Amino acid sequence: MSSLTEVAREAGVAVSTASRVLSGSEHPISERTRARVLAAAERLHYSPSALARAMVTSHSRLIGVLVSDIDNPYFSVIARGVDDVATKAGYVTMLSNVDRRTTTEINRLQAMRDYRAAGVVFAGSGYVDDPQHGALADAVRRAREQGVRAVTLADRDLGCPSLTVDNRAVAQDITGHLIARGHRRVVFIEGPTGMTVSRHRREGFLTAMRAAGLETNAACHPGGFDYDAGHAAALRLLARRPLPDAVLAANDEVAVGALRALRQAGLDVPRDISVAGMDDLRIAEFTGLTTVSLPLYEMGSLAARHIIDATADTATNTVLSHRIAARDTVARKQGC
Amino acid sequence: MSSLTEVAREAGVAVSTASRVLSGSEHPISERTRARVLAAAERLHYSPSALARAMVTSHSRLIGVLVSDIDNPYFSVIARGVDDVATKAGYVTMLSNVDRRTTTEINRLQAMRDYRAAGVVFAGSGYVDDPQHGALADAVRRAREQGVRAVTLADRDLGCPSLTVDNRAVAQDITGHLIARGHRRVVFIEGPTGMTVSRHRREGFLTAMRAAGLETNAACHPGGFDYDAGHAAALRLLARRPLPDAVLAANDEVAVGALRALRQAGLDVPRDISVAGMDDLRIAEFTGLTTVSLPLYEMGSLAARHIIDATADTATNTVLSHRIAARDTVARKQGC
DNA sequence: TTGTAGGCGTTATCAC
DNA sequence: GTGATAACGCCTACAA
Repeated sequence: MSSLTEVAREAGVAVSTASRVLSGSEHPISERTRARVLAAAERLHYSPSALARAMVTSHSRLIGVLVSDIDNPYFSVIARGVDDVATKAGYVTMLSNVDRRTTTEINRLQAMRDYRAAGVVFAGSGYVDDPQHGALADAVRRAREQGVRAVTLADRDLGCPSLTVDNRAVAQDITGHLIARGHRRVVFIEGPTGMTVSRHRREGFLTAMRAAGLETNAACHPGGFDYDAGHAAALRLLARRPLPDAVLAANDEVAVGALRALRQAGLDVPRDISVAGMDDLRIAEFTGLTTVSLPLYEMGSLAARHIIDATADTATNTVLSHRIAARDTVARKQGC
Repeated sequence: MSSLTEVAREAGVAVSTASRVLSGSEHPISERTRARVLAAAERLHYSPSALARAMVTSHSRLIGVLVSDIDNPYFSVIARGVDDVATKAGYVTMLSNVDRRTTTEINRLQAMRDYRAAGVVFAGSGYVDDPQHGALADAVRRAREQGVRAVTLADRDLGCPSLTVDNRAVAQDITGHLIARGHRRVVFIEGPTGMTVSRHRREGFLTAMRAAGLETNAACHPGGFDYDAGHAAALRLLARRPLPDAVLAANDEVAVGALRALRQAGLDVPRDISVAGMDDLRIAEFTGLTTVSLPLYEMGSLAARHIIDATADTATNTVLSHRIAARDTVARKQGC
């Protein structure tokens, strides 16, 4: 309620003076006036309007993050990474769920641009041949022209810096891990159709299989990114003989769904069959799932840092490294 | 970059006219002028400054949510609930993690107040005898005096409306569920010491036990709210004989930790021992955990709705209902 | 139906 | 050291 003007009046000084002490300016101020202003502000429960401040300085200290669904642990770690550095730097995080819809993504980006966000982090993956991709890229370009920095955490060609992992390599490495442990009939439960990340992980899987001279016919099975998809896919797998040696799932949640279906069917994982995932979310730890650890928290925090430390905003593409997290769901076959 | 002024100039009209068409005002405007303004705005990639708009209308359309940790599924569902109604109403969600620190909570509330948030949702629980409680309550009072609506989703006496579940009843009901199924030696793995919610759940557990005339000496065991706490507590339980009939954990994650420790020790859950949790997060579904379902999403969405539909802001305390989610980790003993 | 002008709460630029 | 004052971008009487 109370503005700088009132604080100034209460302290018996000019607004400019009050502003100087309250905004922590370098300008020299006598100790006496400073104390007086501080006291007045305290007395009036003064809360500086970040809105007004943002307008005049053209620095909103707002940072946006666009996630598919914050209730998905993959994204909540990223959001946590963003918010930690944002808060430390005196920024506030704006969050929006876009449910993997590009048009929603455009709308929310627009909303954040209206608030003059210092930058926006695109956490989600894109789609192959997305008809809306051009519109999004345009929106990003315009936002950037206006001073909104953008960072994407997935391979999606938005014309802005990216901070990603190499999902092909991720899948290839974990597949190699399986193969190195003697598994030959390895099947892959794919991610949602059309998503770039699904495509990449599938390619990585196939590359590793072929490199090992393994059969890939009928090795890929439709799935999704959630528990039910993994459960259902495993059930379908169970209906056919021979059973594969190992199941690689498109992500951890799918792997856990498959794991449960397999175990409910009376199989011993990993003795009878091995299971692996990708992402390394907490659920993987809980279940002892062998998976690939991704630097999700770092992706979030680095993205925020890029936005805040307004260094060169050239469209650099940084690829972060991953590592296998070997746990209990993958067996080592005899002689391997 | 381009302001209303420029759009007006480009369209050859006055700013007020441009404002009227662009802000969707009721004011009558000729179709011709409207089209012209719209075209100009489009051409200039105009993005209305939500900051300026907020200043003059004193409606920021910003809604804040304070969570302990967004990477904790309990809070991410709540945040999802808040954001869904916020977005639908044309608001933007601000998020802050406070790591259960009251002073941080005060700081973040302050930050949101600086941005003139329409309201702030306090998602986390408080502490018993928290020395900072008074300071927080004061901060909330001042924020409210300034027009920031506040809603708490836990029992914490902040002088603002609350939207809670009855955690005593939650624990009492699930304990009753265990007892009704013939379990007599039931132990409770407590939540973090000092948290109000831990205290309430413990009380509910004890009430149910005593009501059934069951022994409660040494029935409560220190724990926490995470997987490791549950795992460790179960290990300690395992070291003593006789083993309890059932283990009730302070929340789902603890239950899952205990579940795993028990199974790793070779016990069959629920044949040898039963396990139950509280919250009903997705992990409970995945593991088939018997637990208590809480309306977390609703708490978030209702809180947001309360803030947005600026109806009477009286400090009403609404208690939402919970229900037992019986799944696979609780056995029914002979004759029950 | 359109235009003019005042003000929202700050910071920044100049004087004093 | 301190104080006027002009922006920032927008909405909203009020006037025409």
